[in-house]
Amino acid sequence: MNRAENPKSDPGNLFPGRILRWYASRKRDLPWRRTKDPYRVWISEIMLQQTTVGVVIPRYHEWLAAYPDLDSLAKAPLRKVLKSWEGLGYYQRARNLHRAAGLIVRDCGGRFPRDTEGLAGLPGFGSYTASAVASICFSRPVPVVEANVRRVMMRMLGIQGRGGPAVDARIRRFLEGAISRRSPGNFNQAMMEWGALVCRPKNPFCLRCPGRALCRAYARGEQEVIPAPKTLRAERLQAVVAVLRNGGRVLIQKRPEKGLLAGLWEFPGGKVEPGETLRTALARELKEELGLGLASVRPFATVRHAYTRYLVTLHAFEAKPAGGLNAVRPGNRPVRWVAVKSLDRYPFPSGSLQIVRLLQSE
DNA sequence: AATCCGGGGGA
DNA sequence: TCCCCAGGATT
Repeated sequence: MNRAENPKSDPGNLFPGRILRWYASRKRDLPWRRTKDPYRVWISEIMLQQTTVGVVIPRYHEWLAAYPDLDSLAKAPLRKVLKSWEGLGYYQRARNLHRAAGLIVRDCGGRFPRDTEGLAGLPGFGSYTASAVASICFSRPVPVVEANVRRVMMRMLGIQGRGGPAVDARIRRFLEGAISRRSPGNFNQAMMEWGALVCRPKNPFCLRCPGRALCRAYARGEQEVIPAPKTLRAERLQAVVAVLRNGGRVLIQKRPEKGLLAGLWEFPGGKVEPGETLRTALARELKEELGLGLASVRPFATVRHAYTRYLVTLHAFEAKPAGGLNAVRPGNRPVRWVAVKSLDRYPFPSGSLQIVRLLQSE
């Protein structure tokens, strides 16, 4: 084992001493760092999954205003919880928050489990979140491995490639020997802050890095190519949706409870197949979903938004069905006529939300 | 180990 | 336009 892989022989006392001191002087003042309340820390950890700090900060405050404690979250209806999550993506996170809150209230007397194993049994608590809450709130000496820590340690240890479960396990073993016993929560946050502020994905600040002297990637000039970039390209696709009006109301339908954007609401429509025009695609979707023939269409708006690996151009049309509105024959999915003003009560994916906003600004 | 699951912001 | 983000669950 080379020197950098053995935290016991760490000549400059980089782990944990220098990292903790670096953190104490350079850390950002983030709202969730002002508390050890497991409820608040938990909310922040879930929101921060695959979501940037700048996006989370306002949403964190709004969430705590709506659900100040575990009990208020557990008692809230799921639709309201999903509405509160609107725009954050990965909506399973909101469902798991709601479920876990109910479980903690019901099975744990409203107290969070205080160790990693107990926490890991709750929905939405994976290895990262369980260790984060256990270390930050309950001072358990368990390291976390997420995107920042993975990048920092792959560079420090000179591990090439994209990383994966095996690399994470190796990093975790290293950090189990390096973590501060006295302030494991601060140590974990220090590692993440190191990755966020200094050991950034692109243009890392190597010259001001506390670990430069021990960094194998820096020694080899490989800091820009570790970790290796993912090579997944976004696929473009076109979609059409119909705004069906009935007086002041419009028709929306609920997506299935599983899969993409589960349980959210949207306007009827769907993907444009190869060879179709927008109009023929809309006619086909309205026939499939609502049993409607299409009498006339008028362009309403075009918006773009990103799905997981799709970049969608969403064409909305104001549509009049053949046979009038009484001809609507819904399929399996719940359908509602909702006053434009009341669309605020329903959770929509971001693309559909843009259409909602345009309707409400008319 | 590979995929699915969103959306926003920065470069 | 492309890349990445305080991951979890499923297969």
